[in-house]
Amino acid sequence: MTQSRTHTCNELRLSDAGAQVKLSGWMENFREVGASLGFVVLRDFYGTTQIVAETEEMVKLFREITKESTISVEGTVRERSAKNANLPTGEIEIVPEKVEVLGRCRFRELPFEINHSREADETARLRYRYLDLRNPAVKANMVLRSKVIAALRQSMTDHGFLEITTPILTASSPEGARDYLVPSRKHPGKFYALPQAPQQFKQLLMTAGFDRYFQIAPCFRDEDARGDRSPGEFYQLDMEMAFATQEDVFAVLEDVLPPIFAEYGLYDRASASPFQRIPYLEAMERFGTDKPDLRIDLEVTDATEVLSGCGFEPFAGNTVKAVVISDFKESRKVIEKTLAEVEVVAGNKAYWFRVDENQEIVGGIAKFVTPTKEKVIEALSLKSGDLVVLSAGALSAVQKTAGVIIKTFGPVVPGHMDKEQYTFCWIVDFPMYEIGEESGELEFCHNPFSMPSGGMETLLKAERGEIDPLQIKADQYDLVCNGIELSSGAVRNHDPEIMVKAFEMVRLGEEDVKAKFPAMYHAFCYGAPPHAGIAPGVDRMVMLLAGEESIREIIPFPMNKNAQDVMMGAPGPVEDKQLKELNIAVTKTEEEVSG
RNA sequence: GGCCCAGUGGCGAAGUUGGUUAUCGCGCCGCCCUGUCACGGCGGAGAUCAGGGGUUCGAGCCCCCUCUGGGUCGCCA
Repeated sequence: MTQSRTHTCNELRLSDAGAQVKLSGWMENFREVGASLGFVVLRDFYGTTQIVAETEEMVKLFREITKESTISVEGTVRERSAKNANLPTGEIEIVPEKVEVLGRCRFRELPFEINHSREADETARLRYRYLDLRNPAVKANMVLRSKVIAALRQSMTDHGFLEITTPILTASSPEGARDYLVPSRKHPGKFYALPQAPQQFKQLLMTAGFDRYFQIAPCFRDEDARGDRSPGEFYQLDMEMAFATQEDVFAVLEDVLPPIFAEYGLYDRASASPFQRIPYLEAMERFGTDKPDLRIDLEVTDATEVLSGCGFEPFAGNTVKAVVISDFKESRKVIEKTLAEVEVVAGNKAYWFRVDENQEIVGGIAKFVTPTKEKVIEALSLKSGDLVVLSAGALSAVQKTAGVIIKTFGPVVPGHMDKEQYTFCWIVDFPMYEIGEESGELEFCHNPFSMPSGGMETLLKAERGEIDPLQIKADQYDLVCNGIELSSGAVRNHDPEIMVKAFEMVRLGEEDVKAKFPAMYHAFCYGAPPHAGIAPGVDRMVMLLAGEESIREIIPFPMNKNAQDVMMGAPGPVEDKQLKELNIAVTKTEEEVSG
């Protein structure tokens, strides 16, 4: 037989019994049952098939082959005398006639066991990622990722969007994250930058007359990693629409995402269109965060009036927020443990008391609350069985802590979280400006590309002192799913005059706009359409769908937390010759100098 | 950069108030086993207990420093 295989390892069934076949794959295991009986598990991308060795010679032959070598087996399909209902191919086995080793595994012991690689040391997994990926459970996430990306691409195309690629080598952008820079050989002292996002290109495409653009876009940001944030590079489903409003963008994603989440996700329920729209300030007030997990039914109640003067020292003169958790039946130990978690994550103390079956305030800070019991019960609408968790301090810190309380207690207390679903919401009406923490002056809150709500009129009112600049909203929105921020988007500011005015609010002007965004500013002077867009993170979506806690589980070749590829050795040293060509001074490390 | 957690044969873990030869499972090697499928049985090899310093009669365990990894805050228009 000259073919390398006639079937995959997940293909043969009882009906194939008697057929002459050739299979190729990795020798996963050899179970030796006697001097002349043994069973090989042959694995390929598709599944596994059992090979039976029933002569002394055959047993000896397989015994010599190291596990994880690739082999091909020619033989006859036969019905098993002992079937395995757990395997799709469990009714048959192959009686081999010819066995060939295709790629010998040179090691008797592997860095980890393939089928248990997820339990192994992560550095070892990343260093031997090609072995880690042999694990069907690891591989499954890559298959999922591929399917989700294909589905997104198909759906966007079906919605009339055109996929257009934009440059990877481009100019450094002055705002936002740290850029990855690439030196230029032909222009000494000058640098390309890898795009943090195709933001400006997609807006230029709108100006050029493309109506609906999208791209599975690689984005590069030199910022520190998180569990849900890969260092260095990630992918966005980047999209932009001409002559579009906020609602037009919402309508597209409300149509594209839920079916894909329901089909490919861990849970088969996903929010239907329209998603809840929650103004930013309301989200902060009700959920203590701008990325609420709507699967949790807990909300924040203000308790400043009834509790700031209760005599409990940390409350004195501070804002106090309460999260009331009804039907709380867990032990005090659970409260203390969960509270400790809250304090670690929020970096802020949290306090508690509960209402017992006799409507008495007990536990935690009860003795400070009891004197004004009736007032507190009324203000917080308390009833028997309620646990009240509190935070105190300055407004923003208190809100944040309350948000962490909701997120931490929600999954722990039975009955307050309907976990198995995807809940989407839009956070809208973000403030356009804020007072910078360092500067103490007015600054852009998010990005300067967004259209101020109400356009020029609003900015002029602020300029005339008729409204507080901090009250100005931007036509900007976040898409949140299960407490994870999937994306920011906005109706863009396509008007050069409004752009300049928006910059003047933060003490900048036309020259700054031109300097920072020369192409966009000039392009908009040639007739730009109003446009809006968004860019949901592909990696985060796949993470949600796979139910993974770490973003590295859904990236084929991830870097570690320190932005290193331990398999390829990146970043790595380069030849002096390369540096000279790039007009970069050759410097020696201390080690090289002293050594 | 701050804070928290972890590092013990190839892999995953245990290791008591500090006390003799560091324990268990997987894997590896050898022998046995004719229907296994997490095969089983018997035996064996394999460890500078991350590194350095200190306390002590004695350190895997206590203290200090360093390194590595993970989480988190900062950061991420």
